[in-house]
Amino acid sequence: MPVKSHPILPDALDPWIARLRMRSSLTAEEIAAIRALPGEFSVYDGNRDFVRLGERTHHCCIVVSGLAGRFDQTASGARQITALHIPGDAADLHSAPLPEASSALQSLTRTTILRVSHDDVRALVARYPAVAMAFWRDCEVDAAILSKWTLNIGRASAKQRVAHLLCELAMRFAIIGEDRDDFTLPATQAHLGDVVGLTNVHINRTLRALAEERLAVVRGGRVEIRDWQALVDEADFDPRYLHLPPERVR
Amino acid sequence: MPVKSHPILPDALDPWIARLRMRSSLTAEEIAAIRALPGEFSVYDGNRDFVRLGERTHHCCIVVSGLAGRFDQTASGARQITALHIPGDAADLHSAPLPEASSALQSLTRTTILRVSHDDVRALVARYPAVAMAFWRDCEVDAAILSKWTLNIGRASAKQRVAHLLCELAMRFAIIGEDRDDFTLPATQAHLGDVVGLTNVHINRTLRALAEERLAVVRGGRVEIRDWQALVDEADFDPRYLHLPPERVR
DNA sequence: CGCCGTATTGAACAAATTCAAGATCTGTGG
DNA sequence: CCACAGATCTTGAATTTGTTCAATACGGCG
Repeated sequence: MPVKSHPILPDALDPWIARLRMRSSLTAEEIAAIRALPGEFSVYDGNRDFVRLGERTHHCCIVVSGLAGRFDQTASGARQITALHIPGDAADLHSAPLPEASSALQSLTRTTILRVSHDDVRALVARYPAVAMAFWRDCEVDAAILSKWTLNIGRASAKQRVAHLLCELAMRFAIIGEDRDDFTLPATQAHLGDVVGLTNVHINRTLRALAEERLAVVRGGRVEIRDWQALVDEADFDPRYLHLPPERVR
Repeated sequence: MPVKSHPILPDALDPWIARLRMRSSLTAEEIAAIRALPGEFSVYDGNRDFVRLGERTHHCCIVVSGLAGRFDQTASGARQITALHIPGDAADLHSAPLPEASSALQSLTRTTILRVSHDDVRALVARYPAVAMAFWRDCEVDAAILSKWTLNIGRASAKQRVAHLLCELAMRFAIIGEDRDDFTLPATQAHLGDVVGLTNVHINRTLRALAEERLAVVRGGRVEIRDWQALVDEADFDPRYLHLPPERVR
């Protein structure tokens, strides 16, 4: 249950459209058609499921503000976050082709979600093939990110995993206008552990090590990158998997 | 360099079409249009890259026979397999919207690949919106599998990881007509380790444990499931993430 | 037969978890 | 403004899990 719901504001889709246009070229008509998608938005406090596991969904959720995660868990209750979504991300655009949620979506902090109905998305992509490709591509970028996370979790050390996550988030936040080297990340240490497959205790120790080595400081929901190049080297971070246009990669 | 290349056989696409039709309803005309896709196929020995890391691709690769994997690796050379593709899988259909390969594709054994050009795929989906949705959905199923692998690698014990992989492969092979409890899996123990994020040594010990407990025996490129229910319980395997039609889930 | 890739085993080691106790922070109500 | 409660963070010690290293065995094939 959201804190409150509103009809859509005319420009609420703009951050997502900006993300789409970064990787797909769309005509003015196509963009207008996306912008005309009806929807409504809801505000959730932290730690609220806005899509439940196994649910059959009828809407795609776009993150307008805040931070959301895709959560899965084992029978014994161990949690794994398989995606983090920042403003401008369509957290479950994939639910348009595949409406059965095979993981939950949850807010990590107070988060505004914009909901667009599958019917409208499907009608739109049926009419505009280029929009279909743009949406499909948008999903594949998230899949490429998950693929890199899998390498990270499966084969990297704790320090490398955390460093890699910080590099990725820094770059993603920079794209939406935050400061790459000093941004807000409203996630607990336990959340970070659930992203990279480590316990909260070990995340704590790893963050301390990164701070002591003056690579990055994570404290109180803020990330300060102290030495970008050293962090990149530690993480073996290569941003190509983010599929950014060349001018966005520094 | 493939061992040999041929023009496409008329029915080479059928296993993939069967996979698509399992989850998407397509008209006779749409199916005929997919089947009419021009392409050609190539045979590779084991351990051959047929898509290299970072390459800009111009074709989608469909696995006709054999076994292929999606490989990524860290700077220090540790490998991680982020997908396994069995006959009927489109290993990189996602390259149609996103042609820059952010991981490599490699044969694990002698494997036949069917190549269909991006241009033809794009023309097809532009003409048939339902085909676009079917292709997008096909990609999302693979993304759902990767998401489950991430949970498995991040949070499950070695025995659970291997058990889960065996359950998934058993089910996927069963769908394409193999015996769920006795199928060929032409992967080495090192390959299995690269899938679940363990060393070859530890995979060896884990397989022995599974055999001693009479859950499953993996030997000489064959998997024999000895106690399906016990294996499912050990793995906490819930096949919903495979998004199979209800009648295919036993 | 002999070769090479694969599989197997043991022992020492390293990394991360678990368990448990405190400390700190944050928001709430008095 | 302060006290309090609950969540989050921090730290240490013991333990577990999986890795590393190294040696040996197997197995299919020329």
